[in-house]
Amino acid sequence: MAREMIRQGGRSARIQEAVHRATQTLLNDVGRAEITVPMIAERAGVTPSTVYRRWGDLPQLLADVAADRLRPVGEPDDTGSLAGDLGAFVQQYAEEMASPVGRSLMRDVLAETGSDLAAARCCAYTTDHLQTLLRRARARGEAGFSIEAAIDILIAPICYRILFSNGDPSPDYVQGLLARFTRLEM
Amino acid sequence: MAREMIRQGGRSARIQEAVHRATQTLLNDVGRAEITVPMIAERAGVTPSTVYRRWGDLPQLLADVAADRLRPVGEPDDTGSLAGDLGAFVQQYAEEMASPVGRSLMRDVLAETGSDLAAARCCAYTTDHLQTLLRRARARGEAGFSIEAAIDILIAPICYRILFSNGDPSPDYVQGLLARFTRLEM
DNA sequence: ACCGTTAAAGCAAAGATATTGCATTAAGAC
DNA sequence: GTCTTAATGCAATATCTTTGCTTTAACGGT
Repeated sequence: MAREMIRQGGRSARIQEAVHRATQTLLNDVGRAEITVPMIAERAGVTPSTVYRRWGDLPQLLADVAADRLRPVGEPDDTGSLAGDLGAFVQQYAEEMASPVGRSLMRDVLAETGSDLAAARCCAYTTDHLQTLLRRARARGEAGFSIEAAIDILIAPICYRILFSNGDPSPDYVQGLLARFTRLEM
Repeated sequence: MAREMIRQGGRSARIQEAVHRATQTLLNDVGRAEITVPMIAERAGVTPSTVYRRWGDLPQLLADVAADRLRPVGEPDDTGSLAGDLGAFVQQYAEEMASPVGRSLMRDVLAETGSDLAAARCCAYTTDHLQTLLRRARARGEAGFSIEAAIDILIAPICYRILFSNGDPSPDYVQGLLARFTRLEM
């Protein structure tokens, strides 16, 4: 066996799981600002050096965990029409991202400095969801839409407002985005 | 004198200046990943505890410095027409933000955890610039535009792509955004 | 099922960073 | 000028991070 290889099963996976769980628990219990690597390591039952070697530092670990938590649990709701699906999905997206937890996850994901690119993972989740909606619409015989345009017109403004201007995107505001998207693309 | 008051002149300002300068120098010299508070303190000629007390921690200091650096140096170029002004401004904005330095500054600004809200400052700079363009357009007798819409349609997608999908917004892509904005708002 | 190889984890010491109480300095008000 | 006190300096302490070495346990081959 000449090449390096990455072990995946067994202990390695158990430890990753334990560290992720410990991090999430602590995020709830003590709050993000107070968390430290030794804390997480202790609760996960590993030594700090293991965490440092696998994740590098706290921000990278938080980014990894946050990206995981932003992974959607299931498919977006099926409301029977593309307009309904999009509205439901985008409103829920806005609500989740604007919540304190959502904001925190977003910031953690973006703080990533390494090359793992937690942010890209999150972006992919969103694209996947939109693709699901598009597939459904086509199956129903409805007209499609451009996923790129949906990200530009619907998703990006929501994220920008949450991240930069620190306000909540109100349901009305999101409704306005949806109206604009409909006007442009459908 | 009963109330607390914040000192602004003299030594306090000198130290803030020195720390900011030291941070920027080090960002250029050794790179963001290697910077530490003691390093900055030494180069600024202050003790680390001063930095910790004033800024809290490294991320907050970096956010403060980054927000400062994102402050525009002057007014946006005047090309003689609103379409030209907007095009020039947005293209330049995209280019600056997509550069390695721009990305880094953006991330630092967003990492802010405290209540100073460096991100909001940056957002305000952008709004100010757009307001300048709007004022000029009106002075010329041109039709105006909605600043909110400009942020949603032009600025937000650029930021989203830089932050999340890690690609450069190409000039063509930005041109597309501008075309969409024109179609919608003008 | 056992053995050899080696990636990954544990351990512990050394190094670096962060925090804090107390002394000192210098802005601002009078 | 003098008083008050916010802000800094200093230094000891606590905490976190890094690193060399040892030990454990996946994985492949037999």
